[in-house]
Amino acid sequence: MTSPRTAGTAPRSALTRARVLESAVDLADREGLGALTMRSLARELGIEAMSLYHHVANKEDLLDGVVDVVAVEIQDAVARLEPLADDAPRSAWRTATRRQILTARAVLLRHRWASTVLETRKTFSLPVIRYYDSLIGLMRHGGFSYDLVHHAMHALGSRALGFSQELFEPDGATAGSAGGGATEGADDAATAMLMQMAEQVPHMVEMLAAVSHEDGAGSTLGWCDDQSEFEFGLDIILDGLDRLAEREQH
Amino acid sequence: MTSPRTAGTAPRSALTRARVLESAVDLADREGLGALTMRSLARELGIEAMSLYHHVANKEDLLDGVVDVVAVEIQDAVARLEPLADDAPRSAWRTATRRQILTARAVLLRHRWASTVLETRKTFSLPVIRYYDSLIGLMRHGGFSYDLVHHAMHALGSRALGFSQELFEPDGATAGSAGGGATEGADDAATAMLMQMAEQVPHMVEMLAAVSHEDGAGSTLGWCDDQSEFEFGLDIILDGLDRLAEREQH
DNA sequence: ACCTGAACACCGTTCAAGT
DNA sequence: ACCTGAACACCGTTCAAGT
Repeated sequence: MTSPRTAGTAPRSALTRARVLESAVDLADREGLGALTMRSLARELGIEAMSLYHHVANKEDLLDGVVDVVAVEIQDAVARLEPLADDAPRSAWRTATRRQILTARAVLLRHRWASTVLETRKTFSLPVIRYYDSLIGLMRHGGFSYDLVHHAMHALGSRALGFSQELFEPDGATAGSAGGGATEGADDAATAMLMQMAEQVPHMVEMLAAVSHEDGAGSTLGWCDDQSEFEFGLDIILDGLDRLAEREQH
Repeated sequence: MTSPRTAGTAPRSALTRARVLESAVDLADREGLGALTMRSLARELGIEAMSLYHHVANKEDLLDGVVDVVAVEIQDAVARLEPLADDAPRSAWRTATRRQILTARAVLLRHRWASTVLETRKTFSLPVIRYYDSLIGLMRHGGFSYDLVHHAMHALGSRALGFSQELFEPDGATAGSAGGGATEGADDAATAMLMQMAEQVPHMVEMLAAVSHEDGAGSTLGWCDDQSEFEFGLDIILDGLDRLAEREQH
């Protein structure tokens, strides 16, 4: 004689903070960060918007929590890596660090909105700090002084977490799809603009010609933040740091 | 018998796109990016919000324009630098590049909101492209192949424009100041948190202790994106690039 | 205790109307 | 042509009320 909902033992869907955050991550994965509003998240969960405030303090807190979910995912992936043996040579810090960062990157590539949210957090998050802590540990293995570690973190910046700050990445779809068609045909306006101002920015035009020549088909105009470019920048920094660590050893 | 307003020759304040953008930059400088809304900007100019739409297509266009204003300011500052002589040695590219980037940084430090807006632009802007073009020119002087230039731009990322992606920068005031005082005393909660979890993140705690020990008074907990840290990261990358360019020369 | 509906103070933007 | 006021479709959030 219980209601159909409570027929089983579990109340079927006791709303918890964890469930709210999980659902928020899903929503952002599917429809982008712009689609993650208190109202749309509530609709997703089949409840009223105001009910969310029982599990998160406000939207800022929701975003904090959602970053934590991703950070935990990163930490889980990193924990699955083979740990650096205590008797490994000093130089092993470099490959281990490289691997950890690329592991974090792989997770962030599954949640493309996450880096944006990560940037705007102004408070420390335990899962993120633990990620950094393991990075610091690897550098200590590499013989880094704490001072050099500190500089290294600044030098890496967001690269420490697996993403780089790309100006002008070509992504496309962002906001709502409705709206009028007033400014249509602006797609390759950039290309046309570049051509017409060849004499204003000669080096840029030649570089783009040379680069797109070289790697043929897949190359779009503009900056292409693919894996190899990320690794190129990462390796330059790791090499530089390794040299400095070596110098610290006398 | 003209109205008092049109007594002189000039109509006193014909609203133009330039004036709108200028005022938007001022507003963002004074009160932050969050305070830059169509409505507040209109109030600033003493007009109605809807009148703005005669000079900018929409808010996105306003932000595009506001970035252009800053980019032009950067280009002006860069143009005032002593140009690289044609017969300067190959290695001169490095100091010239360094100087240009630090010049751009100085401008961005006067408009701290600008980097955030810059990141979110998805369309090329002529003033920004011209800035990049001059950077490319310097690298070409350094003997870079266009391919290496392309990699270099990726490696520099936002550093090319003078800012670095700092996770967790300590800034403070962001949103509105009113509101209730529910969660007071959360200021140094981060410090307390770090202390209590010393065994969870041992390297982090030790690093912070070592670093704050060293530079005494001015150091706040966390990451301190000051000028020297920026230059540290920049120099590592420039050194790495120079080595690669040297190698390309055989 | 958890959830709700109505309401408030904001957004960006459309539209028909003024001069 | 330029500017306006009212209105629309959204936000995040407060508050008093339901169970």
